[in-house]
Amino acid sequence: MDNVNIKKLAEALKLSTSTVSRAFRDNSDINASTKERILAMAKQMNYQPNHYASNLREQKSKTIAVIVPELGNNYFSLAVQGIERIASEKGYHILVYSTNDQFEKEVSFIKHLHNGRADGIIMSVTGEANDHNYLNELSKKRLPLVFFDRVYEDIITPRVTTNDYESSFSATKHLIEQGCKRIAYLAVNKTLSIGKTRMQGYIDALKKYKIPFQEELIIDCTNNYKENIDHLKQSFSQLKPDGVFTSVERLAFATYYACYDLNISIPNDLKVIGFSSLEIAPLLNPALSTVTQPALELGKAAASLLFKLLENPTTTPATSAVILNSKLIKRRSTSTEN
Amino acid sequence: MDNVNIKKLAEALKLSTSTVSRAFRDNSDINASTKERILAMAKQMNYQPNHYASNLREQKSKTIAVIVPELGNNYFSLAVQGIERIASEKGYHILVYSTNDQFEKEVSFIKHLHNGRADGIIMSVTGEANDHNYLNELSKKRLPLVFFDRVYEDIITPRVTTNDYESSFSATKHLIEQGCKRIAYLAVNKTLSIGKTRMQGYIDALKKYKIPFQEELIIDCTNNYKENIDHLKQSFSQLKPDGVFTSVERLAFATYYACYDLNISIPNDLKVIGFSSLEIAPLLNPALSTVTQPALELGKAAASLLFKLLENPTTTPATSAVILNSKLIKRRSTSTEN
DNA sequence: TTGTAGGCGTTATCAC
DNA sequence: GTGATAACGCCTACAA
Repeated sequence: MDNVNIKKLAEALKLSTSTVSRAFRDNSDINASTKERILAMAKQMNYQPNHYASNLREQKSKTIAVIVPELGNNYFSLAVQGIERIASEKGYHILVYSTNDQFEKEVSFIKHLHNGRADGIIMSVTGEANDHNYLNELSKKRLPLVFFDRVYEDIITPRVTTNDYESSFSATKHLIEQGCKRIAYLAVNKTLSIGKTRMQGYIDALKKYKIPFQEELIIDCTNNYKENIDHLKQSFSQLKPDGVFTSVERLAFATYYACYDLNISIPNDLKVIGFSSLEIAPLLNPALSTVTQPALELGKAAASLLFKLLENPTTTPATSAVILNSKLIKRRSTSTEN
Repeated sequence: MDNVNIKKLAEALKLSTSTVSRAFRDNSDINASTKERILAMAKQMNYQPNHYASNLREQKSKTIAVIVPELGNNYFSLAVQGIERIASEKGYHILVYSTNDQFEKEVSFIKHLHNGRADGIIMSVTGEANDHNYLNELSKKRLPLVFFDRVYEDIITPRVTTNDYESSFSATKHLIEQGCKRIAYLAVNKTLSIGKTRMQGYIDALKKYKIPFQEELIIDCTNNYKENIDHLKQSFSQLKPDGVFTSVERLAFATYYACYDLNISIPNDLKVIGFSSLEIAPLLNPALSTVTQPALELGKAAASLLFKLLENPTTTPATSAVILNSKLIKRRSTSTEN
């Protein structure tokens, strides 16, 4: 007697299951008063159409999957929130997966999602430089897929990104204008497209303003907090940069820690700017200059694009690309005043 | 020819669907070599058992729902990450919902989840003081439910919380020891159990150390950033507190902004401590003293408890309560040195 | 407007 | 060890 299903509800109402079913669909012909009766009784008996049965029948799930490198990260969780908001408006549910930057997990998630669990996927890819052709292998029956932020360039599918090249260029330019001559670039994922693009902006800005590019000032970091700080301390002592541009938020934090330890004064001895969506950047010591990405908007845009793809598969080209603008916000960490 | 199902796979192998099905189950009797053949062909044809069909058959979804007040928040997103990690290990998927602190959304999510979509729910409740008896009304056939962090006291269901009372007590005590005499308590959700508990710790610490409790020093805040800052600026100017204890992370940030604007020096004029899981609290200006909740662990514990409930419904009492300890971390914002 | 019947893809039961 | 069959709960032709 636990679960009420359509049959029991129908019995209770002395109606057929089809009539009951119709009460829950908006398009079907049904007497208004019977519909009302049915809905009333449904409420009373606490009936809800079983999701799995409906979806088995209709072959869709009203669910989208979201795959991100990590969740405990302001940027991605904001993006997920944006996605959730749009999905929720459309009556969709979201499944969330975190790869922790492990490529195998990404592959496994994607493959498993092809069992009907989700109608589409929104993904920010892992950092590893692997053969991601697995996505193409699935392509014949591939689920609608939208990339956001971190993308694979060689996979053709709609995407939402930010103007990373321009942002990197302006951030580097800003450092130069503030008098920096030895600007270090802190990288992760040099191989990933987002890493390349951002680095190119840095390189081109140097060139434009006639600052010699020095390979050694590209400092390659990892995903490990402690390691990075140690690594940076070493690098800073040795290379004596007067500016740092971090391609990723957490490297800005690592820079701060390293400078605290080394008694390097920001911004006097070293100016710092970084990609970051941290709302409280103004509260840091010193306030951090940032390239702020519209994380929430990015999520919303990705979700909207996916829905467009779901609703009009034919008129939404696989090459669709939405580009949102980041904002350069100058704060004390790159200031020249004392 | 798009979707391969068990039938097509069976045809291709000249086997019956039952045999094929057995190949995917570990317990069934099946010839090792046929099993191998089946799995090989499945891989080749890219077959996966349809999730909806299986679950319709088996009456469970291998999915748990997570409902949080917000996602773009370090604390909850860390908790979600913890949940995701455990769920993923168990082969479960997670559906994520954000209520944005709207009670109606919470009710709606919960009700809709009773259609079989999820096997269990992990929730941190919204702040509003509503009649949440709706949870009891569902109780006969209620889905296994675990509360974490923010709970409803009058709903009997397993829960994972932190030692809020003790933490509040020690944080307040710490301020007193640092010489504060007029300690403001910044509240939200006074009516919610977590709000009450935290405030009680503050009140009792005052009493114990013979500092008169003053109603006016309880400052009630909202969820709106700007409003809070304005409100705090007014309150601080008027009430002249020498210590502030914030019951919620974002109120610590609002306090900083307010002090910057008013030229109140932290910690000289005002000492600040707050509940917060912010990893970069040491980087704030000044470094923020915190009651740090183990957000990730909280998520993991909640997920583990839910799985216990799912696996041993009878031996896991509805009154199960796991309490994790927060850590008081003293930093410059409550320091007495200059 | 309502009812009947078949099938969505899977798995468990029962034969063989 | 393998195959036929019924059932999970729902929805939709089609019939009445």
